[in-house]
Amino acid sequence: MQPSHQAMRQTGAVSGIPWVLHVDLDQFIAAVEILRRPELAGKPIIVGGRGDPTERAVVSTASYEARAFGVGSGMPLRIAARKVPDAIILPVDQEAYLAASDVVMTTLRAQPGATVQVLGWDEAFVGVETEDPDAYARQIQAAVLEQTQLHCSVGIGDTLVRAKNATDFGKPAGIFRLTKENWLDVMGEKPTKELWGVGSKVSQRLAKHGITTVAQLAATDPQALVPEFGPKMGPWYAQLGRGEGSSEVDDTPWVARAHGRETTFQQDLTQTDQVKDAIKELTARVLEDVAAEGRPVIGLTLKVRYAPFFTKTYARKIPETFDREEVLAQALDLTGKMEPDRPIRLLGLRAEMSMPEEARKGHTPTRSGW
DNA sequence: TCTGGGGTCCTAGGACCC
DNA sequence: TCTGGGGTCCTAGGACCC
Repeated sequence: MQPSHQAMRQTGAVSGIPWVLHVDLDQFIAAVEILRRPELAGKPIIVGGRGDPTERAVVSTASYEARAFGVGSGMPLRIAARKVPDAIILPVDQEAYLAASDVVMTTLRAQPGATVQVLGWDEAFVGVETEDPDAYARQIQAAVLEQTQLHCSVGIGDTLVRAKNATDFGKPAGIFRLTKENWLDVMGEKPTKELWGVGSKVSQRLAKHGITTVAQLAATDPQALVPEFGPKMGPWYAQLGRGEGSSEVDDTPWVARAHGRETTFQQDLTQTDQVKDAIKELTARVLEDVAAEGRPVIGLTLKVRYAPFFTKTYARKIPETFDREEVLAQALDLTGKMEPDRPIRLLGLRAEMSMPEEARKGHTPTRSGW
């Protein structure tokens, strides 16, 4: 159990107060592109897909100038291009972003007393014991800027969720603090969807019960949400409304549970042979990633998006195997469950890997550890 | 307006066992 | 003949995150 911050403050502990900082790079992908091409600074930049707005693809990141036109992550590239006629549209270059990300994370780990939990390319939690978290945050911003020329915002909190939510109020390039003391003042009137882990579906289901704001969720009896959301998620949403939960930043190395590959076809597939070829291709790519892990495959999931937008998954446990031909045979066999004579827009294949017992406690980048 | 690609975790329901 | 109660495993589907 982590120590209670509140208790430490009340007992007058003056040093070593644990804080959670959430570091988030500003318009990360667009910023990396601008570093390579400084003449793009100040222009509306949209990064997505192969940089061709006539293709099926979505926006990875838009610069602040493009966001002013209403463009955001996840938006179809075609729509984004229509909204911003003068946009500079660039292809996604994962390697460049990963390289920049590595420098950022190395910089964070080099901070004195820092425990770093990576959440994605462009964000991380930093746990630290300090009397002046604002000064520590400014130090992080200066170090990241010096090492990468990239700006970041920092949220400071007494729990992971409060730190995470605080960051938004600091953007861009600022610092904001959310604790038990000001959580409801700042967040209380916001819609529940603003919470990390509450999306549009859950916020709609909460609204059915008359819960639309964070304050209303915070005031809800956790048990009252069990019939709607189940024994685990129900109480957890109530806790989220109060901003409570874990304060522990966990730097245990992450161990992947599975690897998957997906492809969206520019033209829908209609022939069985096309499907079989696509499965072979996907299996080969998935197995490349799995081979790097050195663990056997124990399950397969085939994801099929039938045109226009109807998704089904077909899953199967398989006897532990390292054998590529065996995995391919199992994957092809799964296609037998697919619906015949429907055009296919997307195929995905995911291979689940066995978990070494000692790695099982390795944290996951998103949901666990709260 | 039309929806990528990489992940994780939770829940419901059925099968099966004692 | 009709059927408890607890448990585990598997599959399908849903939701969320970056």
